[in-house]
Amino acid sequence: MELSTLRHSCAHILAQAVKEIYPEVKLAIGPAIEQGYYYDFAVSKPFTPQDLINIEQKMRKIIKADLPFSREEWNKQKARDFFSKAEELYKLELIEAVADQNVFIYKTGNNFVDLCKGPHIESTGKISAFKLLSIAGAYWRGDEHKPMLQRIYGTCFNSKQELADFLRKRVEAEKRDHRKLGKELEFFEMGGEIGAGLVLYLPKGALLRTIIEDYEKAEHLRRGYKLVVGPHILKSDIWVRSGHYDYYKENMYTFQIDGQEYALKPMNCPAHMIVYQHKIRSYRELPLRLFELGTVYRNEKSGVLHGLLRVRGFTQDDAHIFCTKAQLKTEIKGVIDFVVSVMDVFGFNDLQIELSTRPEKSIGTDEDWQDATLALQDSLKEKALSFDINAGDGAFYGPIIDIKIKDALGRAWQCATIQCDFALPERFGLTYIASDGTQKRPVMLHRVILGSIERFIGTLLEHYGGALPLWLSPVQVKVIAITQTHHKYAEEINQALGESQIRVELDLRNEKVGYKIREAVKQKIPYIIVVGDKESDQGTISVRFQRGENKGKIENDLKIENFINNLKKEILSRKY
RNA sequence: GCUGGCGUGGCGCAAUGGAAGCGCAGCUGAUUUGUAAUCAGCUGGUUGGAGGUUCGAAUCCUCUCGCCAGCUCCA
Repeated sequence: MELSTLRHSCAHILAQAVKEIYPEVKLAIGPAIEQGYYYDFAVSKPFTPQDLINIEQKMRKIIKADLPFSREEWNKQKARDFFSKAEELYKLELIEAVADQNVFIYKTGNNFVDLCKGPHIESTGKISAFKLLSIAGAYWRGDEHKPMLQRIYGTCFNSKQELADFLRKRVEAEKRDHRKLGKELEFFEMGGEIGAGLVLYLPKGALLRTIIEDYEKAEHLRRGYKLVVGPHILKSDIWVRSGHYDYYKENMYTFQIDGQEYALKPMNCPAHMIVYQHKIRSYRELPLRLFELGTVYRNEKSGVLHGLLRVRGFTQDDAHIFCTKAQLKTEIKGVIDFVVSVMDVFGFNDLQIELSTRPEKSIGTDEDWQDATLALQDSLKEKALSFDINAGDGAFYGPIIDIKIKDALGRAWQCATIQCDFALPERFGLTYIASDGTQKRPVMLHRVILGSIERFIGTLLEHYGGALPLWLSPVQVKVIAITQTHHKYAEEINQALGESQIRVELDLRNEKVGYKIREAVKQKIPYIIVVGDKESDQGTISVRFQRGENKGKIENDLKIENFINNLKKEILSRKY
């Protein structure tokens, strides 16, 4: 059975159950979605979790009754009459939105009638495994100016087993929640006293961030990027010039200094424009690739904030590439290669790519938009990468390639974007001297690889469930001494590791070994060394592995020098 | 921003109008321990903040800050 059909039918059963319990409720829409289905209702009093249980019971009865789904074609007038008598104003609005003269109606048994294209399953009895999941508000037709309805989310599957797997995966995802891990592993603190959408990195989180940033700086330098650093606040004049003041002001934090307006930067591009303008540029300098770990602040609506994944202050691994039109495609392909390579290093090899085209609110000429869109599209095609097109979803200054990564649980996360921009070089009057001595306008690419370091760290934590690869682990090795008599030897081991640049922690507390191991495991430390009589006598170590295939394995009689060499190899390989 | 739900020691939770409690963590002592929790004792909270109702407020009301599930919007 096609899942979407099954789910759509289940949504009808949900609506029928709600109508039977609460006849005064008005129906809106109820489609199948990726994870299940929902139905929107207009109600005077919002649903409660207890209501959900009652509705589920009623749904079970409807399913048990095995009512047939039947389809009828009505002319619009008949449908209008029927739904206006039933005072279903949302259905009336939907009827008017149908282009045809006739509309389709689905009946469940003899009672429940809904406007619907279908298809549906034969009868309600075909549903074997369903569950209602949650209640939330949702605007009618997704428009924030329209009334807010109450949405009930649910899911169903062809078998009880599949439903159980789905629910198990949800529990697993909850365990991997980066907000929970961030707290448990002492990586970061956010919101609360600090302020909504703002992150405070604790020592371990700050170390992880530093490792990522150092890696990125090195990779950018290696690929011919030049590092620049700009201030966090800039005069509003520059935002007026860039166009952000007109198109992005509601997201900007502005304030006065000495009677002049300044803004916390929401983007890094204008500063990079100034870097370009610093001197007369020659075609020999192009492509000029400017990179900055640029911290930006955006006034996001309070309701959209979500852990590290959506914040108000974040750092982008941002670069602006200035080049000639002829160089554009090569540069785009270079960035695509860069993204693929970096994502692979961090353990993400399933990419989902989208190309977003010109939105309604935009600057730049038709020709520029077409050239830019084609350059992005052709680059993807030449790299043999498949992608979807999001019509009208581009930035106001140009079309965009968005690259999402899929994590261990198959969830997609937005990270890299490549954005073509013919508009900003125009606004800032950027030029270069061409080989024939004439002044020409460069083209510009905005691009990020990880996107925001914050979001990427959140994604990493969820992908690995907090058990990061060795090279990224803030603490790589924990050394545990069994009793006081082994302290001296444990200290020697600790020192040897430290001198080899291994991030190591020593646990000499007066606790049982099991207790200390448990703590180290909970902290997701990759390697745990235990030393007691045997080790100190033989000059060896005992190592417990906490990563990959060897997870939980214990190796005895290892020489510390060999262990350190293996660690170094593993760190250099950046493998999991 | 909108709809709904929440906010109690560092963390996880209990107390629904009548004495703020439990577990973990922390501290002290005992124990000297071999791969996921040794035992005992002790400390720690103006219940997110401000105002109000009440003889009495963690609990009820108003405002505010923050968090969560979504909607809308995005790196």
